[in-house]
Amino acid sequence: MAKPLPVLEPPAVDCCAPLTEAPLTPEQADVLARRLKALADPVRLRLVSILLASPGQEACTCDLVGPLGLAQPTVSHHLKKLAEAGIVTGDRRGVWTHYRVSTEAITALLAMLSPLR
Amino acid sequence: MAKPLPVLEPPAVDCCAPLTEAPLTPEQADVLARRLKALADPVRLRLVSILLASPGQEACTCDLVGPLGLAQPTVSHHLKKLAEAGIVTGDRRGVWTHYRVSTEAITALLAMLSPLR
DNA sequence: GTTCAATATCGACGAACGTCGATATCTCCA
DNA sequence: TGGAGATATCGACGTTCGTCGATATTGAAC
Repeated sequence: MAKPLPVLEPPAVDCCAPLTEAPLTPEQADVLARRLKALADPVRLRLVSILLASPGQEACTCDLVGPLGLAQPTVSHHLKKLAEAGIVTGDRRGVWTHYRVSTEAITALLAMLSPLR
Repeated sequence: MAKPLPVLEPPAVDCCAPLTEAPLTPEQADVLARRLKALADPVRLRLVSILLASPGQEACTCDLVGPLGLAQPTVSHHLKKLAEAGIVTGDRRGVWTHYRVSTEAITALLAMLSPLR
């Protein structure tokens, strides 16, 4: 658990600064890169899309292992990465941990990226 | 030069499929992840933002080395990564190579990502 | 042709990453 | 209390990545 990255809330980056006029500071670039890295993996992208396509837009770890074709610890590892970046949230209900996508986080990420367009 | 990634054009991914209903295929996830990885680096994010903030929204390698504080081969390396992903284009004018951001590529990337929101 | 400046490639190094098996933790239920 | 199933953590392995110095390539100008 190296990098807790403020969960969810629009990140510490001044996300709406006129990116086309002033370059990102190294610190802003670090925060943005950390969030992008969390999503820039084929397995984690599939995880997010599977979650969104699941009934109620949520699923437990056990439901994700099969479709991905990976070992259970590997899936837990990826879910942890996504959770650290605030992209998914997991809550334990009995034996199962139900994960769902934080659409706010995705929206915030898109908002940070769109000035680059 | 391992992965030429079709330059620019909206990638081979069916980018507008209802991502919330059908999960990404492993192949779609690979293409999307490769593009995101190109951008998911603090140095490359700063490169893109510096280019956009430059006069005429373009700059040569020599103008980028100083602001980044990295060695020239390192900057060339990152520019190559961005170019392979179609995020920037470079054209040689005499001794200088002028790089500029492909706003189409950024737009395409955002379009692929927005269904996750 | 030779020289010089801008850029790209190469080779090496340490750090970070994705994956897995083994194991620990947690929760329910008998 | 104890057992079983779901999940998380740990330790190790090979791979990829970011960085740099050294070197090669390119193009302009003399």
